[in-house]
Amino acid sequence: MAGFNDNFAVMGEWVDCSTNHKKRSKAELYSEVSLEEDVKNKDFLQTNFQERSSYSQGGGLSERVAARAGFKVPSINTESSLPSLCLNISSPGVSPATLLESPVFPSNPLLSPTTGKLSSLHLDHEAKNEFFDDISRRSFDPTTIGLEPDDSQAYDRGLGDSMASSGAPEDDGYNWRKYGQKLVKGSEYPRSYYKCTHPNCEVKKKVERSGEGHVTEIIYAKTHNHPKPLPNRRSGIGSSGTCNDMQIYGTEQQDGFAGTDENIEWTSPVSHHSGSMQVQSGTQFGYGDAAFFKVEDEEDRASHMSVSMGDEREADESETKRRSYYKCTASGCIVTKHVERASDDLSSVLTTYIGKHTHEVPAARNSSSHVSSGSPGTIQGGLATQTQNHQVHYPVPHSRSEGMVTANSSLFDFQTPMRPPWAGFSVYGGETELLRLSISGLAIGQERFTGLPTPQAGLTLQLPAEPKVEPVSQQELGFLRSSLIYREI
DNA sequence: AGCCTTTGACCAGCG
DNA sequence: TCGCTGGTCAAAGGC
Repeated sequence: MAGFNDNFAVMGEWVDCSTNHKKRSKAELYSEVSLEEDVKNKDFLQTNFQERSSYSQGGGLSERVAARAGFKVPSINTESSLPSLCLNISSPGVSPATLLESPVFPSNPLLSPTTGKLSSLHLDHEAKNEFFDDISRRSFDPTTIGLEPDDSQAYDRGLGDSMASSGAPEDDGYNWRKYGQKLVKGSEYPRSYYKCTHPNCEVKKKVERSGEGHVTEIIYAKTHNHPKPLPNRRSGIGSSGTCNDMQIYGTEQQDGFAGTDENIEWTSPVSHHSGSMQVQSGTQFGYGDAAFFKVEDEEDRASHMSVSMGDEREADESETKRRSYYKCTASGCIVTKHVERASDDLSSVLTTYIGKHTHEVPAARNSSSHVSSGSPGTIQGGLATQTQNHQVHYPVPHSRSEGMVTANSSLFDFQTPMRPPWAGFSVYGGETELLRLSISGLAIGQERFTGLPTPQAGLTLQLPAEPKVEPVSQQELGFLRSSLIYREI
């Protein structure tokens, strides 16, 4: 596979939003569990979060995680007999929490939760801890950001795996009391029933999990009529200290790397479908959208593969999407993007950038020219404050479930103004066709994370063409929080 | 003592 | 009506 003969990996460290070791361990666990790979090839890319040394003790992540978690750490591998490249995320260990904390769910620890302004990238450790502490206290209460009951559920589903190894209810910020367990037909493992322990709160949830204890499904009933309890009241492993619990306030910054002043204050109303959280920004994530012109609209009905939360389930979820293609207008620049939204909800937008700008960012434009409150950008996973989805998408033929793995470099955007125009990696298609790589179906609203019916379940990515990987420095990738490792078949 | 989980029994809906 | 199934209750025990 020319141009892609070698393995490549984009690895990163996870921004630690926790404030104590206990929380850290959990976050670390999930991050490591999901993304470890035996990168043996010369061409893998690796990036290290600047504080890596604070947490990483070296040694194989798999081993460490396995030792901690008590189960085998799955790896992202690309085994497939298909002639195309496949990314197979074997399911059990690829927890939703992992995914949520992956760049696919761009959280933005560098956004000030109070002002929405960007925080300096070069915070000292203490400052960062304080910052994350602050974030932690701003526990994510679906009701505070306009979540409807379904959204709340969706949110929680997204965190469903957080209890996987503890046996405790997933730490979604609320307190739950288990009141029943039953083996339901068609399920190999029992379903647990929980009630919210808050007085007069009638919220219940059903939790199903796999043999390893990974939550495979969480179904909520009703909605909380109270705020989330304070984190320190709770004895469990506190997810409230994770990035996931960030309340969504922030400022979106255009990806004009020169530090344009096109910041838009936004909050995060949440879409009413699939639990996808939307950031009401409407700004395009790119290089100043004036630099793009629409080249094509496309409407497709794609069946989205998603990631199994532990069980092998076939995704049959489909949706009609409308995708517009834009091309950078700069001379010689090949960057394209496409502004994707569900046909039934034009407010849900996923922007994907492909390519690397070869020119300086255009002069700052009047932000109002491309700020549309009615067209918020979607943050899949809903827990993130970032809105800059620099994503590289690889399409999967529509004849199959469309597995999309998003390599998201969103965190780079907060390195402005020092960030290069396209910090991160770029993946190009063959000679003519740009490839798209994304992870889809990872939104919090997913009741199930299912994958193609591969033996490993989980997520399989097919690359119909041969991408070319453009290496970037570790520094550039410094804030990429997860690792995606692709290995040639 | 209080809160939690466990677990068998009970109840309701449905075909 | 009966059987199946999912959901809930509540006693018992643990922490």
